[in-house]
Amino acid sequence: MLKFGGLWPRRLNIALGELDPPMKLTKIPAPDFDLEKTLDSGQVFHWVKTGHGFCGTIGDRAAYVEQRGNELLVTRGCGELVANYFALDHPLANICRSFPRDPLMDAARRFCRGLRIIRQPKWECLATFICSSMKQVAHIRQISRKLREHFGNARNIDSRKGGFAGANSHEVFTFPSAERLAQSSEKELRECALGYRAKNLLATARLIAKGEADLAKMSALSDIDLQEVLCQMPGVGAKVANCVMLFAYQRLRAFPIDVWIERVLRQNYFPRMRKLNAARLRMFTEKYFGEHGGYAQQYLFHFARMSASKGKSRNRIRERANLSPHPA
DNA sequence: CTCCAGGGATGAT
DNA sequence: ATCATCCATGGA
Repeated sequence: MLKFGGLWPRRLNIALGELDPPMKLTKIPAPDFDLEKTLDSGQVFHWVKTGHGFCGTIGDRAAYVEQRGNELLVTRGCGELVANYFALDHPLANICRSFPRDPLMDAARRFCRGLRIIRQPKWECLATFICSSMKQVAHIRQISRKLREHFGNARNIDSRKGGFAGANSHEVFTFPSAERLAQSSEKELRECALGYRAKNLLATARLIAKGEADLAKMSALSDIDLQEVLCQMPGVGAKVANCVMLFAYQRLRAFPIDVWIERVLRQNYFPRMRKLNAARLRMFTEKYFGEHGGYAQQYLFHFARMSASKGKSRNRIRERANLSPHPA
């Protein structure tokens, strides 16, 4: 709409975010950070790729975030919120240095450079991971989207982009509160493709809504006690509890063990050792990966998942045949 | 310890 | 088009 008689340099247009009209964006420093990797590493499931960035919510706020080298362009007024959410204050170089030195960790560390553990809102994280049980990432995204659309609040992000006709103004939805979900029914929740998880999510939402569990107060608990309290909630077992501890309570030692992690650990640290139960594996991870075990786990998880999905069918079948631990 | 329900996307055929 | 595979929790 502004005319500069063709004197507006091309570079300036790019610097303004290639937006038409320009979206009001704030620039914040983000060294040692990879936005796309972080959002695609199985921590959060609601960010939507939009143009060169992503649209999503952080708690009650909606935001657009785009990476430009060592900086982020974010919705105006959301700088601090975004910096805190993406944990830009974590001393990533120190954290990576604290990982054990071995061929697997070295490869994962190289592959995941810039990946950070997000600081998630507690209820949103707990609820999402209750829904994640027995689901793959693509499916968890669907569930998250449906829950938000049915029970959350709409927010608009003005993200009209030049040359990006399909993506004009973007609507996103906040994650519904425990109180809101507590008022719903199992049937309504099942309509969001939750299956048998509906019952667990509803029961846990009611615990929170009635004040029988206080997620904020639980911050004061030790790792052991926090895990125990979380595991008392319906639908929360060791794996989900560790995800919540890591992603919502910043317990950077918490080491969620799912099938991907278990597979990669067994292959690399316990090749053809048939007698290794969950308890022994747990003892190993706590000792071996140390104070930032959760970060190490996230790097291993992302590395394993990406390497597996990149291989074409042939390779995967061969891999699986080689690894197959079935003792028949 | 073992076995198994549960459900929808995804990939193989 | 069908068929197999992926997966965490909780209860038998």
